[in-house]
Amino acid sequence: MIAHAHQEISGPTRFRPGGPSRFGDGGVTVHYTPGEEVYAQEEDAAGCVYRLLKGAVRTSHLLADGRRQVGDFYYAGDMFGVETGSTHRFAAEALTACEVLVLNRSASSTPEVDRMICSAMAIELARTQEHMLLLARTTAPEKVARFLLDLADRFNVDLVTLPMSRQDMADYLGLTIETISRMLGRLQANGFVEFVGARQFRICRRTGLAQLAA
Amino acid sequence: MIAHAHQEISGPTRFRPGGPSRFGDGGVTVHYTPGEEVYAQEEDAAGCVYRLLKGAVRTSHLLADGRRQVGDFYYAGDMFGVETGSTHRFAAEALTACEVLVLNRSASSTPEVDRMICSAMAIELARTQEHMLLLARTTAPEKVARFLLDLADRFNVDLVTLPMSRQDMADYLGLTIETISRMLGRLQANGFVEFVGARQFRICRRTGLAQLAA
DNA sequence: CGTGATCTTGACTGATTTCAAGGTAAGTGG
DNA sequence: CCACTTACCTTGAAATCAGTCAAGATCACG
Repeated sequence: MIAHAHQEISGPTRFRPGGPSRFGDGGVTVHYTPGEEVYAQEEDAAGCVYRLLKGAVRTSHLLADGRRQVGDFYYAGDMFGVETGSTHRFAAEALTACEVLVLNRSASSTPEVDRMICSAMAIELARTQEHMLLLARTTAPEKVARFLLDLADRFNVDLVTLPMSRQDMADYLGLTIETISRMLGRLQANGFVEFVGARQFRICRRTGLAQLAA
Repeated sequence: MIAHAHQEISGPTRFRPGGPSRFGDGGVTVHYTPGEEVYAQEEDAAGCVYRLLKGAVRTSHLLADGRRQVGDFYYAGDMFGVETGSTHRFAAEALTACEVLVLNRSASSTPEVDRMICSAMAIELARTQEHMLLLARTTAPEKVARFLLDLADRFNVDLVTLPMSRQDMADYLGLTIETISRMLGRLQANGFVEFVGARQFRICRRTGLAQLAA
């Protein structure tokens, strides 16, 4: 149940001039290296919202006793960091090299931006509710099957690349890395998926997999 | 894991003239009897938001295979039904006799109302995130201890009344009724709480209980 | 090529569920 | 007012799913 806390934080944040943006006051485009923190848990003021332009980001919450819960994974096009209180309850970290558009909330508050943030929050709420159902009401094989299907649907390519580690998947699904590994092995043994190394897979029997995902 | 679906729906909804309200176009006050549905899952358009004036409400999501997840419990003063899509993903039902202020979202859209709804959504998101952590990262005794503590803190009275059944608690915490019953029994045996019947309890050793809740 | 991180696999353990039975409380009709 | 009914709650025994512990394999990187 104990989860290990992340990789080294590598390299300083590099700011870019911030090219043309869709935000009123022009957000700033920032680049992050794998493992780098975008914002910290319960520390950084939740004054900004973020749009991921390239790469993959993970949000996670670390509990006092070392247990970790991954909140969600975000990919190109997603907004993240839309949180409620004065600080972020979840930290955000880059899984891969990332390009992020950062928007200061109060500095660029227009009705349009407000509406966009509100809509992003609604999406976040819907995803969190879905995640809650996944955590509470499903078995390990079901969780893993749904995880792979979701990812495959999201990218809609033959060969899907996993940007996250087994530990990340485990902390997202409320399982251990050993169970993740076993379920993936079983799915492959039964011909539902085919792995190319540990971080790439292909879906072979979609309908069967969807059935497992119930 | 299979959860039984609710009680009979009793009596028709009784509308009241709708006294003075804080909403622009004046919300309507509606009364519900125990077990009655406020809105249905994936069916009723999510065009209204609700403020609970009296009583207790439960939201729940029913899966195809009969499994049920309780989303949250709401008490006097809480807003609920702030959901994202065109329909409600969770149904809402009265646990006790309830008085609810119903506000039509679009009919009374003012900047003030918009802000209120947005803030209610932020609260909902925060609670859902907290609930997610509870479901994923804790053991049965911890879940039950936290549930009782939260409830006691919420009402801040010596003798707390549980408006929900064991099945509701189980479906909220992702456990079975048997486990709920055993954990409650154990908490009482160890002197952390004292029950008066099945639906009322008193906290005896708060610090000890808080420690269990970790 | 070596080193450390990541991933896989096996055997065992334990928490929670499942299955089954019995008890308690509240409401109903006689 | 009491017997009956039904829903709700509790308790025990057995089974199962996922976790823990431990060892080994693979991968990435210097």
